[in-house]
Amino acid sequence: MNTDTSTQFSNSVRENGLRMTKQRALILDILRKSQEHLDAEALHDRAKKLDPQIGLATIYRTLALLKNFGLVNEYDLGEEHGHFETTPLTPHHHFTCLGCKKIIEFEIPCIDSFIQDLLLGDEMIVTRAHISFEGYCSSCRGKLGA
Amino acid sequence: MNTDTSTQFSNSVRENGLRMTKQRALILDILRKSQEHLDAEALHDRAKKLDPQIGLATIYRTLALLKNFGLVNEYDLGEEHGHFETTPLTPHHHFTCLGCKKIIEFEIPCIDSFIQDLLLGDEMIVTRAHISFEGYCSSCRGKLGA
DNA sequence: TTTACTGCAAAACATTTGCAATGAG
DNA sequence: CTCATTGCAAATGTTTTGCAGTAAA
Repeated sequence: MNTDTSTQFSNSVRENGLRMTKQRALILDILRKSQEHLDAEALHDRAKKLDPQIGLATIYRTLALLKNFGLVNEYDLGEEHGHFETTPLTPHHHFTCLGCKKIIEFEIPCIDSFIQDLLLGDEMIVTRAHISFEGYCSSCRGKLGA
Repeated sequence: MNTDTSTQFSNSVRENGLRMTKQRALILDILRKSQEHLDAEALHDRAKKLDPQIGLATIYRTLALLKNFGLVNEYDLGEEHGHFETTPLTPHHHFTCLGCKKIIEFEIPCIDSFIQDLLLGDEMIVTRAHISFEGYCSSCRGKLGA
């Protein structure tokens, strides 16, 4: 089990002739420890607390790298800009409440076979599914009077 | 049936104390006649052929208006910026081929009840579902050797 | 030592906004 | 006439890039 994301990253990085820097380690660490869906700016703010010199460009460059290695995923939540989280062990999708902006994660059982069935007949390969919902959570729904 | 989108739009616009301008008519007309998924820039290019003075800001403002009226939909296709199409009679979703960039539309039968089932137990209201796929179409898949 | 990586500032984009002029009703 | 709408240009907000200096390996 013990899939240490940092070690995994260090190895991947070195195998590709890249370098493990303190900035990269820091960014991955923040992402791993956070349960939230951070955007680049929020990540930068947190990173600056531990390394005041770190630049926003480094955040973006590292995020792109982590995405390529499949260690983080970027989500389009609602209409906004990109949010990131480390690749979850159990894939899930996101529901954004338009009232309180809370993000609720949920699993879609058998999503892969569902997608397979959909495209049966068409001979495409699906490498990625973007699935997210917007609406109102139970408490905001109450406030709207439903 | 004959749901003339332009007439429908004219009426909606006037009912709300807004005005029907030649720019708005032109933009909706281009969108209706196009089977593609245009972005604001592409729409602007086409509009300029018929009205060289039309500004990009007008495209954005009109697109926002049409979205509010539910006459056009905006899609996040892959990682890129917004693409638009007039609201289809039969709802569908999009598959973007990473090889040739072609967009393939397909229906998901019973999508609403599928979403209902997913959230059963959680008491949320889903007002919008973002669902799109990326991958390789049958011909690009061939080129990759699969 | 080598050269990948960083910080910074500037550039690149997509989209929005302020404002005086225009035109639909 | 009124004031919603437009075109333009400037402003915004996010992400990318060029480059000289820094630091992993």
